Amino acid sequence: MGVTLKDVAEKAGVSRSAVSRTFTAGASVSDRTRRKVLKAADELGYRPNALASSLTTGRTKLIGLVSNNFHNPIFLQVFDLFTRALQDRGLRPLLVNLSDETDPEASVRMMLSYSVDGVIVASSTLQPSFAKAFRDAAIPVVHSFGRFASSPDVHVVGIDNVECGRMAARTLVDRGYTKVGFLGGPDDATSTQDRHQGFVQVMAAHPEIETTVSFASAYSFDAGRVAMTQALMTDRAQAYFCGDDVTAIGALSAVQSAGLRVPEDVGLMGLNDMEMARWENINLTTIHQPIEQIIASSVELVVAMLDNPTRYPEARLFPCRVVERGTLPRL
Amino acid sequence: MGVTLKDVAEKAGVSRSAVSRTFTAGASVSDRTRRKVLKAADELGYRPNALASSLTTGRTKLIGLVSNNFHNPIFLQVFDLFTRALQDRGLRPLLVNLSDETDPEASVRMMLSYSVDGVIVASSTLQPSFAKAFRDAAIPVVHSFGRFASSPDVHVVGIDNVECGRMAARTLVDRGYTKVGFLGGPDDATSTQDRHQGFVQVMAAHPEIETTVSFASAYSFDAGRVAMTQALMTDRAQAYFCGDDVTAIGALSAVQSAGLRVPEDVGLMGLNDMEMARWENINLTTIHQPIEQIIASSVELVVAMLDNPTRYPEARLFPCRVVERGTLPRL
DNA sequence: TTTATTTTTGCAACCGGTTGCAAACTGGTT
DNA sequence: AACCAGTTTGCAACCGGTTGCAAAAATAAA
Repeated sequence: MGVTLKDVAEKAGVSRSAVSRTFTAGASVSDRTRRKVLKAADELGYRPNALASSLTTGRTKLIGLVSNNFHNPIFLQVFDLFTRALQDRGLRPLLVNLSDETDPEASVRMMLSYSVDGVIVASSTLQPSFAKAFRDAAIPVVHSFGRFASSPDVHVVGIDNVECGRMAARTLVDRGYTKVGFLGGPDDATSTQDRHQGFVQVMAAHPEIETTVSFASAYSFDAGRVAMTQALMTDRAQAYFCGDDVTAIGALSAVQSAGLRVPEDVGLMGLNDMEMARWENINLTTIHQPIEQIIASSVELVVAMLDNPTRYPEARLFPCRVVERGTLPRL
Repeated sequence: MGVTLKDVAEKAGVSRSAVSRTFTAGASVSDRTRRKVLKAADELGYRPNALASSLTTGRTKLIGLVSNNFHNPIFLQVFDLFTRALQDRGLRPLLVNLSDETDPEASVRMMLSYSVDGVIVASSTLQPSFAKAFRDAAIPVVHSFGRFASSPDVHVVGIDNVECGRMAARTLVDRGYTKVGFLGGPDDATSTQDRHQGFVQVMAAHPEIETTVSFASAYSFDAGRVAMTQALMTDRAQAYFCGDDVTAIGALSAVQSAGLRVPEDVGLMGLNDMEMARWENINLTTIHQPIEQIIASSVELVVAMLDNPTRYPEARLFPCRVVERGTLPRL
């Protein structure tokens, strides 16, 4: 159906190689033939077939963008930033939704059969088999928002969740709360585990402060609401460090439904600093996660690995900071 | 690097065609050779190269999923549903972010050069040049959430926005409000224009009811908040039909910031019925847009067009309904 | 067993490009 | 005019598959 190299070559009266070369950056073609070719190509409406060329060059410029997180609003921002960053570098995101129903093995097979040049996994957890399959195929993998490990077996870009847990605990301590709560995300998420670890680390040094711990079943509004409702019914703390912003918003809703006020009766602190946290009717004090930097760095890293797929794995961590808003006043 | 057809053929002691045929559904191979081939393929870890085969079959199973809407939380759900629906049918979404900075022509060229089998545009507006480029290339295009037109020039799946405007107006009238407002989305969006048209159509039949009209600069929290702040300062209505849910939430925030209460002082109505509208601290009365159906139908349609790209264009519309929550009581 | 029919198989060309290599041009020196 | 180095060009093989076609093998009918 489409116009091919051959058509252009015939029309321009040159060889197919000449046409190919005019469309390959840095190939040797004289100005005269280049002009002839471009003219013919233009008249015919020729577009090089990226997939055919990938066959010989071994590069598809496709990047698998894998996530299982299609419910947390922050991920819309994540997709926005990723797609733009990739597009800016001439790479194409092949979006893979790794929901519970989809077989991870099948996803891997699919990406291999499409010869993706690299894979970015944007989710807090990553099954080892995933990483292994791509390593075997010498395909770069970057785990964005992944778990920090001092000796990672796959490239990780993200934050130090343990340190975030510490930061949250220190903030609560500094503000003078004497009974605080860790209301984490799902306890099977490594991010939750790490934040929890950091949190209790700091609290252990403050035996005078009472600490409660509970977990929401997911990083979601509903789970946050349920967990907070539960927490309010048992022994309520003065302030809670929540799993993330959306959990915190769920918690906020639970507090209000219980006839209590934020922050007068219950203080709240989130994590992520998603756009919604700035909304005036939420105005959430939270820990800012530098997602722009994480994403820019992830893309940079995957691009660097294109030329060197077996590059020694590293963990790139970005510092977080507390963003002061209205839900966690100094006592 | 990878294991190829040839490797498997040699190992299995058969021709390359035989191998190809065992991996092509409905091809003629005897059980005996099929088994030999599968065994060899398994031992070698062979994966057919989807892109190489696309060269001869003319099918890539890639579907361009285009959107410019990476800020409205409802689109996360849209992407979730699209990716899953496509994956379920063995199609792969190539995500294209058509933000303001990206050149639409370049996006079209890109998709053509990757030989996408079809394109789904998920956004309220679609430039005609886009549709034309793909029609010229005989590539199916479906415009999801697009404008209804009685004679569409491209396949459209969505809702009847004019009717939604009418429905909103009727609801406000029924509930006994005597001064109502249309607080639309951006007035250059066709969806806004259509809803506005339907709204005033109905209100024209009720001269006893005072009607104000204003527009937010975008379908976003901030724009909704700004527009509502403005509306409150001029002549405030008893209830507003907002551009969409996220605009309505912005408006809600503005009302609260102004020291007024929802719904006692100001009634609000959104459109979309996104997850957040159910959140207890929002609890928005809204018009439900059946996005699951719209997406399922869009994918169905694009699949049907794979076999018949020049299929006569149609508009598939799904009915909306008012979802009763807490922001728009009967007066 | 022979013949007719159906199924399976391999050959070879092709899909739309890329690229190593040697031949054909350039232009500049001597 | 002869020689040389540097460019430009086309040939032909290749990337990893698919497929029409005719030959070969298997099965059914006579």
